[in-house]
Amino acid sequence: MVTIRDVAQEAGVSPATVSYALRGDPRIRPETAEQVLKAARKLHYTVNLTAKNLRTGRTGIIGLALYELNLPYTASLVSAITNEADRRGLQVLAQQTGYTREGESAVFRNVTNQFCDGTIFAASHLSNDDLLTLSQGKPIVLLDDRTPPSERAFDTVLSVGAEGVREATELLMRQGARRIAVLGADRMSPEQARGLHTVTARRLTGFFEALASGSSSPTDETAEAAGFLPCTWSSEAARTTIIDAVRGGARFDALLCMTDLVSMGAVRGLTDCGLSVPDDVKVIGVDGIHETAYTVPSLSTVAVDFQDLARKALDLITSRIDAIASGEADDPGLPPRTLTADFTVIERESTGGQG
Amino acid sequence: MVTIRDVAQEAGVSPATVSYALRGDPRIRPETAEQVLKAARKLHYTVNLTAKNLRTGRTGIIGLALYELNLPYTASLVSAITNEADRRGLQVLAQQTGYTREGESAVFRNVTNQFCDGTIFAASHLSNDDLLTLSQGKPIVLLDDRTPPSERAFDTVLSVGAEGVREATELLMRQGARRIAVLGADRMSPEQARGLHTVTARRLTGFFEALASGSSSPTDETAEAAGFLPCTWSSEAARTTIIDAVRGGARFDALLCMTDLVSMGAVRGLTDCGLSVPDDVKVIGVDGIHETAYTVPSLSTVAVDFQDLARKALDLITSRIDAIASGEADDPGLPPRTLTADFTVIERESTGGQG
DNA sequence: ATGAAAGCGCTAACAT
DNA sequence: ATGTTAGCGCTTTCAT
Repeated sequence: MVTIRDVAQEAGVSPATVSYALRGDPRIRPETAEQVLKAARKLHYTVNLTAKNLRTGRTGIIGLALYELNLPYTASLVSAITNEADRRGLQVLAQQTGYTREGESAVFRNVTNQFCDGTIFAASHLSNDDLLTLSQGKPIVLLDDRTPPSERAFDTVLSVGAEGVREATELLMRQGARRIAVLGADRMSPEQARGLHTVTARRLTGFFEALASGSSSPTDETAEAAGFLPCTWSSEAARTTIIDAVRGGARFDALLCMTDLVSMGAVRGLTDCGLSVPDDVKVIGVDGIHETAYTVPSLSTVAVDFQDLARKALDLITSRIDAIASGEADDPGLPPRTLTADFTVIERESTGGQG
Repeated sequence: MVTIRDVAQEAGVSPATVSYALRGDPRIRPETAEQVLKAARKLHYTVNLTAKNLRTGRTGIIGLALYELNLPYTASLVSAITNEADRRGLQVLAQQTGYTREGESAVFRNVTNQFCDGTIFAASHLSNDDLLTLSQGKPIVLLDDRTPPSERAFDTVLSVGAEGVREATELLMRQGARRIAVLGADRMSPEQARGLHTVTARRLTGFFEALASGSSSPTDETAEAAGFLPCTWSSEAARTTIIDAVRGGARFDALLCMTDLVSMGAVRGLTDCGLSVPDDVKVIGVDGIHETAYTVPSLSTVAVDFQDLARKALDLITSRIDAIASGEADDPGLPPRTLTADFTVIERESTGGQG
C-alpha cells in the first residue's frame, strides 16, 4: 500500500505538506502542490479512508435502514439515495430491519453506530426516545415519520400524503367512480385521519377531502366511500382481501389502493373473480413503481419523485452532520424539519386511460 | 466517546486486557474477563470499528457492484446478499455502475478500494486484466462471469444457465408449443452458443438441447425454433420488439424470454396486439422475480434461488479474504472457482398452468 | 511556506 | 495471566 509518506518522499516534502497539497490547501505554493500531485499520480496513491476517518471522526458513509430491501418501492429508494449520495461523494450502507423492533435496534447497534455518520431510517417500532438513545448523538432522518408534527424529534421527509391521494381520488371521480373502496387501510373517520399522522392517515385525509369537495361541486352525481378493506401492503394480502370482499358481496366501482403492490394484488384478485379493470372496477395506487407501466392493464398511480425524495433526505442529513462536525455538539441547533417529496399522478389503463 | 482506555480504567486493568477480554481471548482469566465485560456494559462501550480497521486492515464491508439497483432482479440480489452478510457479521455497500465502463471502474476507485475487503461484481465492460489492475489485490467474485471457463481469472457464481432453460423449454413443449421464439437474445447457432459463455449463450444452449432431445423422443409432433427476437432485458424493449414482430408477421406459439422483465413486456406487447397468453402464445421467463406471481396472467419462470446464490458468493469471497488475511499474499492460492446457484421451474398461467 | 510531532482508538508482539 | 509498547495512515496544531 502506498501511503502519504511514500508520496512525501517521492516529492521531496513532508507528509504534512502532502496532506495539505492533496486537499488544495492555499498555504502550499502552487509549484510544490504540483510536485506532490505528480508524485501521487506516479505512485497511484489513494487516501486510506480508514485512517482519515479515524483522524477526522467521519466515515462518509450514510446508513439506510429499511424494513425490507426486496420490494420495488424500497429498491427505488435505495437506488435514488445511492445515486444522490454518490453525487455528493458519500456511500450508502443499506440494511433491512425486517419490520421488527429487534431488527431495527440491531441496525443501530451493529451498523449505524459503527460505520455511519448518520442514518436515513424508516421507523416502525421505535419511539423517538428509543431512537434518541440508539442514535448516540448521530443524526437521523426519518422516512415518513408518524409522530404528530408538534412532537417530532427528528428531521423527516414525507412521501405521498393527502395532496397526492386527493388528486388520485379526484381522477377516479372524474372517470365516473361513484362507490370508491379503500384497499390497504383500516376504517377511519375524517377526524381520526386528521388526528393521526401515519402514512395511511395522511392519505385518507386526501381521500376524504376529495369526497367532500366533490359533493359540493355541481356534478350530477356524487361519489361516496364504499368501505375500507384493510390488508398489509403486499400483493398477496391485497389479492386475498379483494377475493374475500367480492365473494362477501362488497359493492364498489373503484378501488383506492394505498400502494402499487396493493393495486397489483387487487387487479389480480379482481381478475380471479371475473371482474374487469377498468370496466367493472377502476383501480389506482400510490408509489409509482416501475412495473405498474407494464402490467395488464397498466396501473394508474401517484408516483413519488424518488430523486427529489433522495435529495431532500440527503440535504437534511448532511446539514446535521456538518453542524455536528463544526462543533455544535450540545447545541440545540436547528429544530426538526419536515420536507415533502414531489409527486406526479400518472393516468393509465386501470382508471380508463391509455396504456 | 467511550474508549477501551475508559473501560480499562473502570475495570482496573490495562487496555490490552480489555481488548483481549472483549474478544474472548482464552488467555484472560474468566473473572477478569467478567470484570471487563461489566465495566464495558456499564459505560455503554462499543468498539470503534474505524480504529479497529486501521489496525487490522479489514473493514468487514463487502462491496456489491451491480449495473442498476432499481430492478427486481438486482433488488433480490441486494436483499439476499445483505441478509447473508448480516448473518456472518459483515456489511454490504451496494453500488450501481450504470452499464458503463467508466461507472464500473469508478466503483473500484471510490468504493471498493477504500471501504471494502472484497467485491461481488456483475461485470460487463471490464476485462479480467482491467479487474486485476483495479482490484489492487482485493478479492473479487463475479456474478455470471462471461469469460470461458478455461480463462477464468476470478471466482464466479452463475445464475440460471443451460439446465434451467432446458427445463423451461421442455415445459413449453409439454404444453403443446411447436414454434418457440426466443425473446431477448441475438440469433446464435447451437455451436456458437456452446462456444460463448455469456448468460444468453448458456441459456440458449439449454434451449437447443431441449429442442434436440425433443425431436428424438416419440412424440407425434416436434417443436422448432421460430426465430430470435433480440432486445435488451427491459419490459419496454420487450414490449416494442414483440409488437413489431407480430405486426411484421412473425409466427410463434410460445416465447422463451431471457428474463422475467422481458416476459412481462412480452405479455404486455402481445396483449396490445390482441393476442392472448397462454391461449395464443405461451410465455416463460427466467429469474423468479416476485412480481411474476401477481401479473395477469401469472408468469411461469425459472426462479433463481437467491439465498443459495448469496451464500455461494459470500463463501467464495470470505474464503479469499481469509486467505489473504492469513498472509498468503503473493501465494498462487486456490484456483478460480465456479459455482452455480440452484433454481426451480415455476409453472404458472402463462404456460397454461394454474395461477 | 513548510516541517515536526502528537495523537485518533485499537490490536498484537513482546515483555514481565 | 496481564501489562507495555509500538504502530496502522492520516490530519492538525504548533514551530520554524
